[in-house]
Amino acid sequence: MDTNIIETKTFYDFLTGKAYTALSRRLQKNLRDAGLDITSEQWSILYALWEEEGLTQQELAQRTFREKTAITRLIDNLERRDLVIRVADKGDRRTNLIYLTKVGRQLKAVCMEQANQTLQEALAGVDAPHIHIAKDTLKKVYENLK
Amino acid sequence: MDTNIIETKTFYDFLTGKAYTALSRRLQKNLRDAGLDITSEQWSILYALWEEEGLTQQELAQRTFREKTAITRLIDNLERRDLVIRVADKGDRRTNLIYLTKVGRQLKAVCMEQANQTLQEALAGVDAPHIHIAKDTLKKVYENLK
DNA sequence: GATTGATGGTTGTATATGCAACTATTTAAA
DNA sequence: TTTAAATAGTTGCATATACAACCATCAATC
Repeated sequence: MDTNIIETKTFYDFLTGKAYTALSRRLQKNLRDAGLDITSEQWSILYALWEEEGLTQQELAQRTFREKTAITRLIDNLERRDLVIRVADKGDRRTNLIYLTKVGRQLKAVCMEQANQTLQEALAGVDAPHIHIAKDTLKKVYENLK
Repeated sequence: MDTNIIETKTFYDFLTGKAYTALSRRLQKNLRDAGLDITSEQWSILYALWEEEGLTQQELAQRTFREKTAITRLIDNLERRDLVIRVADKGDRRTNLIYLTKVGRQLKAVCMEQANQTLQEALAGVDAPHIHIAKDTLKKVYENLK
């Protein structure tokens, strides 16, 4: 337990979000440099929709680990940019099904290219086994806390 | 290069910030449960000041990897809560030196306890070598992108 | 079928962030 | 020493988040 505490002390930078902030900013910069006016948060919604369209806002909230209120306003902004549309569910009038627009679908290629580029830049010089372990650890952290 | 891309694909969740979001929310919840009305962002500023008082806002921006505009408003809010004070530097009238108030200093013990608790919860079930590698990888990511 | 509880979504308020433009002050150069 | 460039900090604007309160609709139960 004591060693565990000592071990985790060096993790305070993780707690301050420096790595994630750096990553998020770089993604947004790369998207901007590619001519796209899309935030990293908007990217995460689009990413979920490129995987599967017609999700409800609740499902988007779960998949992106955001509050439903955050989803409401992210969809507002994405709709304003004509990248997604809300479609009322005929079976359950409480829910909206979120679909990509044609433009939204077309963005996938460029955006994913920038996402991959960002990860390459972030992980430059880190060997594959370490990347694997870091990924698994982050996943475990998420599982522990979600 | 190709294998590297494939390897990094599994890292998209890192890009969406799920692990960090979970961690940040848990820290804030733990602080709240301990009776403290402090955001995780405010915690990161206080953490820097517990390490060293009298930093300028620029220095705080560098240490917490935030824009100076974000620091301005975080200090505004911390000052409103009487946790820190701005002191005009006599030598250079452009700069503010940020000091903790007595209350701000007293919060250190409880806050750090909650920070450690949060890390323990986050890293439960992860063995020390893996924690070490994950930490180093996150540090490398930050170094690559900062 | 009416009541009650659960679910999906929105809105108000406070906080946090990035970017651009701005002021004030200091430093460097001419 | 005057002018130009750099630095520290603030403000306006758009976006994102958490939380609480709210509305509408659906589902379960009586």
